[in-house]
Amino acid sequence: MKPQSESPNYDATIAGRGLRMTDQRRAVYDTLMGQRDHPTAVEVFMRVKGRMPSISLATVYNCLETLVECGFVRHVHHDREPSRYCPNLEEHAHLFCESCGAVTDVPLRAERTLEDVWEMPRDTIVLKREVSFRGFCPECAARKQAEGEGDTASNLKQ
Amino acid sequence: MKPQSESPNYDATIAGRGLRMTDQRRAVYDTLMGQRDHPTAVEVFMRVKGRMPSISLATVYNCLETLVECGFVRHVHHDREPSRYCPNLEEHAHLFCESCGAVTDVPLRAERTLEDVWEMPRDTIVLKREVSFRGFCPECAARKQAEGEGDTASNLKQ
DNA sequence: CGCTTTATTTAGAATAATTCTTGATAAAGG
DNA sequence: CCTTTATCAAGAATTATTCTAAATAAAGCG
Repeated sequence: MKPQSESPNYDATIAGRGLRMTDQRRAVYDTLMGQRDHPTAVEVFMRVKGRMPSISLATVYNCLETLVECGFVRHVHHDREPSRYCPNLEEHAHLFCESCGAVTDVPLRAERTLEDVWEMPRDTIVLKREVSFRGFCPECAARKQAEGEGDTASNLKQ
Repeated sequence: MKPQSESPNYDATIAGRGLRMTDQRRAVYDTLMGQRDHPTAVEVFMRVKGRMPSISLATVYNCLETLVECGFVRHVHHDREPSRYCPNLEEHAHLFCESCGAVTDVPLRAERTLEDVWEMPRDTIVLKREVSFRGFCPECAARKQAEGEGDTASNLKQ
């Protein structure tokens, strides 16, 4: 019943760096894959403790750092809130809901690049991009709409 | 010689919130306008101390927060590095140079919106956007190019 | 198989940016 | 003036994260 690791070829990748896919790293990775809701390090810690009670928070931080360096998960930031972690490796942005706190993946449109919209100064070299939105997720936006029935729509965007 | 405040109509805006454009707030704002290089709070503190030696770091933090809330300056983030502050109110992204640490404004192309590139789930409400790039600013990219003469171009993007 | 090396884990201490607290100061409004 | 409310300043507190050091474990090798 308990599924084995969902990291098929990752052992080879990590070994290529002289590192090992330890039980702790696998547990952290599987935890991220099992509930892909962009948890913080502390949330990962609490979840992974369920299957590995002896793991420490420092180890969770270490494992997350290693997984990020190996490119297996993304480190996600919003303002100066605690970091979150995301195993979706497709290029995408994040929407942080002000109401429920959920983080939603926002896909890049097919065939589009950021350079279509942002005028990068010539000669610039871009290595990493991070796009984040703050607002209301579809569920909360709909709920607010319902609650505000009778009011003008304008106060939603206020 | 010493220029007066560069915040013409801001006194009215801030007063509308029951707040006051105090000497400290004006000094912090003028400091940001005087050297628009995205300083951290501590950098603002050191600069503003030149003209107002008695100001405290806590006050600089308070002033920056107020200026951000009033919409006079933008709070800029990158990963979990210390916050930076930007008085450019046009919609723009930021490029953080890995080599020299400079932060460069990247303008939005005319007539473009983020929705051209990101497929926002329907019903989403977006209140705030933040786009940040990490890489090399034009100067550092050029310098690296010169240094790496003879090598293939590929190691630049590596 | 033992031995050595190197990576990893862990607990707790340390760090650093930011926020909070409290008392003093000062401007505003009647 | 006098009261109210906003602001400032100094330092304490908070908090996410990183660092340290000792213990553990896996890998490589003779």
